[in-house]
This record gives sequence, C-alpha cells and structure tokens, in this order.
Amino acid sequence: MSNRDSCIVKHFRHYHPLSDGDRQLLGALEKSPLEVKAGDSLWEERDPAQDFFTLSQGWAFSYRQLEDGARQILEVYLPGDVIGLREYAFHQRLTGVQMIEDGTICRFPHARLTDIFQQSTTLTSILFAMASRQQVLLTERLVNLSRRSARQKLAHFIMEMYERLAKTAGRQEDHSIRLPLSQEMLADVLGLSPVHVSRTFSALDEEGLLHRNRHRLLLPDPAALADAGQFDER
Amino acid sequence: MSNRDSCIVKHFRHYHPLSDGDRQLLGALEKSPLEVKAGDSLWEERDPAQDFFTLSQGWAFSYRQLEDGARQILEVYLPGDVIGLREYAFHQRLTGVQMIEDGTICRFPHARLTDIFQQSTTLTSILFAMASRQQVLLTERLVNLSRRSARQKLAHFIMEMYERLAKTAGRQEDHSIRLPLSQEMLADVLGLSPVHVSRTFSALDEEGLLHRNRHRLLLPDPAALADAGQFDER
DNA sequence: GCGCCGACATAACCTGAGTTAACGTAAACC
DNA sequence: GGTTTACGTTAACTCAGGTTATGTCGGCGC
Repeated sequence: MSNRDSCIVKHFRHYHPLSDGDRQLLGALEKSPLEVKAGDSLWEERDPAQDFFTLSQGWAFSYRQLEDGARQILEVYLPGDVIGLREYAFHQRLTGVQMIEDGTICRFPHARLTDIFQQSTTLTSILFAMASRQQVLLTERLVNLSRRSARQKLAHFIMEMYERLAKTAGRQEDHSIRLPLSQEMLADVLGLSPVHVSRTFSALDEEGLLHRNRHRLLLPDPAALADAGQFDER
Repeated sequence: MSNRDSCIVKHFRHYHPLSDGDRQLLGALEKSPLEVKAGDSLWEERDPAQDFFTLSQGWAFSYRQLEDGARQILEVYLPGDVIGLREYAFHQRLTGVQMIEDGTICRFPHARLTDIFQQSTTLTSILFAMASRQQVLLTERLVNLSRRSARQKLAHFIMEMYERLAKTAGRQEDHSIRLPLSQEMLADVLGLSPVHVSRTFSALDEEGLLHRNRHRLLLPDPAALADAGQFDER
C-alpha cells in the first residue's frame, strides 16, 4: 500500500485491515486536506450539517453554549479522531467545534455515507464501531461529571488523556504529557470554575501526584493518579 | 402489511418505510418475545455482550455502579427503544440494564448486525440514525448534569419524559404523565441525593409548576416548566 | 384492630465548590 | 524597557446540595 495514504485511511486502518477497494472508496470521498489555525471554528451550533471531518494534526474540541453563558466542552479530539458523526441523523449541528491548536483536517461529505453503506460492509462496520466507542467515552464522562469530586474529575480526565495519548502518540519515558488546554477550558470540560481547577491542580501538585510547568504535565506515579480518579481502563 | 408486525419492525418504521425484504430481514433475526418482570436484570456490567433488545412493553434503565457504591442511571428506556447498541464495538457489557416494570422484550443476536449491513442499506441507515439519536440524548443529559441546578435538572428531566411519552404514547388531555420512577431512581438519574429530589419536588409543587400523587405527574403549564428547566426541543 | 415495612417528607447541620476580587507572572507588542 | 493582555494563584465569603436523623403515611400480614 502506498505511503501516501490519506489521514482518513490511516485512521480507519487502526480498526481493521482495508481492501484496496475500501481504500479507494474512502479516498474518493475525501476532499484535499485543509490547514486550520488555533481558535478557528469548524462550525457553530445550528449550522447546517453536511459533512464530517477527520483530524489529521492538532487538537480540537466540541462544546455547547448554554443560555446563561456557560459553556460545556463535550469532547476533546486528538489527531486521528473523527468529528461530526453525531449529527448523522440531523440537519443541524448541535454542538460547535473549535481548534485548540493549528492543525490539518480532512472533509467527508455527509451524504456520501450512504455510498459507503452500499459498497463496503467493512467500512460500515468500522464506522459503527467508532460511533459505539464515542458513546462509551461520553458515558464515562457523564459518570465522571455527575458523581465525582473535583479532585477525582481532574485526576480522571488527566488519566484519560494520558491513555489516549499513549495510544496515538506513544508513551514518554518520564510519564509526561503535553496538554495544551487552558484552565478555563479544563473548567468547561469538568463542569468546574476556573478558580477551582487551579486550586485542585495545586492540591494534586502538593500531594506529589502531578507536576506542571506551562502545558507539560509530569505524572510521577500514574497508577496513584488513576487511583485518585477512580480511573478504570474499559 | 400484516398487523402482526413484530415490535422491532414497528419501531423501525418510525424512522423510514420498510420494504418487504427489510421486514423479513428484521423478522428473521428476531427470537420470540420474552416476558420480564419489574426488577429483572437484562444483564449486568461485565457480562458478555452478544445481542441487543428492543423494548416492547414496560420501562427499563441502564446504569453504572461506582466503586464507592453510588449508582448512575444513564438512560431510561421506553417501549419501542433499542437497548444495547452501545456495546457493538465491545465484547463486554459496560452498563447494567434492569426493568422498572413488568414488560416484554425482543432479542437480536449481536453478530447478525453484519447481515443487515450486507443486505439492507435502509436498515443500516436507520440503525446509524438511532445510534446518532442516542448520542444526542446522552449529550443533552451530560450538559444537564454538569451545568444545571437541581431545580433545572428535575424540570428538564420531566420535560424530556413528557415529550418522549407524547411521541410514543400520545399526549393526555390534562397534561399529566405517569412516571413510574422512585425518587431514589430519580436521584440516580440526576446525580442528586434522594432527599434533595424530595425537596426540589416540593419546591416545584409549591410554585405550582407541578403536582403529584403517587406516580402520576400533573403539569399545569408545561411551557413554564420547560422554561424552568431550560428545556429546548432539539 | 396491631405491628411491620418501604417510600416519601421535613428539619438541622455541614461541606465542597462557586464567586468575587486582588495580586503575580509571562509572553507580546510598540 | 515599559505597558498591555491573557492566564494562573490565593484568600474571604456564600450557598446549593449532601448527610443524618426523625417523622408520616399507605399497604400488608395476622
């Protein structure tokens, strides 16, 4: 197989080997990659929903804006993730999506999903698996938000990121990760106030579960942190 | 079409008209309906995941049990809902499911989903739409849990049920609904303590947004309640 | 009738996290 | 080199919701 495989093909191959036909099918649906900058909005709530993206480089997040001005961040996307599957059954976006850093994305027209359903059971099945996986992540996050203390929420989220990064980017020798989220964003992920995120970070730091400078986090003892967050690999 | 259509066929037809072939395909996958009693467990966390169900009669809910004994109810299923799609990409159940009342369920073997993918684009597309819809419900619930007050959570949840019941069972003249959930269950849905659920109910009652006796709820002014819960039809 | 049991109600008290606001620090721009 | 701007820290005060405990009511067995 060519090493010019698109980012989408690469990502799908994580799930299941693809035939040449499948690869062509995916490739045909794809428009050329798009460069985007930090802070760029891929779409806003209530925009028409006509396609979805895979994230090739950079981080992004989806969010909902509440009436009272609060913002809830629903998911953080890493390179390789598929964005926008949620709205398949709808004609409007239900969440906004923004880039956290500069990055590259690839666009799929929405309507063409039907072609995939018709032409490749393998791809259909992979797409279904992706949707299923995203739902499980959401579920886990829901439990995290409703039933855990700030300390647990933060520890849990960091461990989730630690594991996800390990999968896509490999693990660092020193158990460190780069987490390019401001404390305000973290607050919006975890349903806390930015102030309390800071307090909680300091507390974890003092306990030696965690050290930070800028956006780099050092986890001296990942197992202990996982314990503090009741984190459990599913 | 025969009026002996199975509960699954009926439910799928809510989404899209089905050809005879599609109906047969669905029917062939289905084992005979199963009677279950209130409190029966369809499965527990970590059970092997080999099939999914549609709920023909009765109510059910899915939940996760936390290490500290707390329970989070993730979703409440009404007659017609599909249960267990979440675990398509996994071999283990990640949540338990229990019946709230006596009811009837129909079982689909999991593995046969592939047959559907191969044989009917229409059914595949419906399944995808169902998964998408469930994710949206989950998302909405996540926002509800993390960003709203107890009063809003309860009002929102009741309105969600009011709308869902209107869709499947029709609307009552007097804007009343039957909600066969104990306050303890409500607490586990909303991430509150049972005591606070009781307090919040009383508060809504005093404000005249809501009246209750036993499991019957009367909504004198659904619009006002929707407002109190920042409820928004998606 | 009586006692038991499970579901809900009410009250008093406690605590984790929100709020506000003042202060530090660091890159960024002229 | 000094000012601006964004982001993080710390402390004081407040409050929503948790906890515990006790009370009430209806159903059920005897």
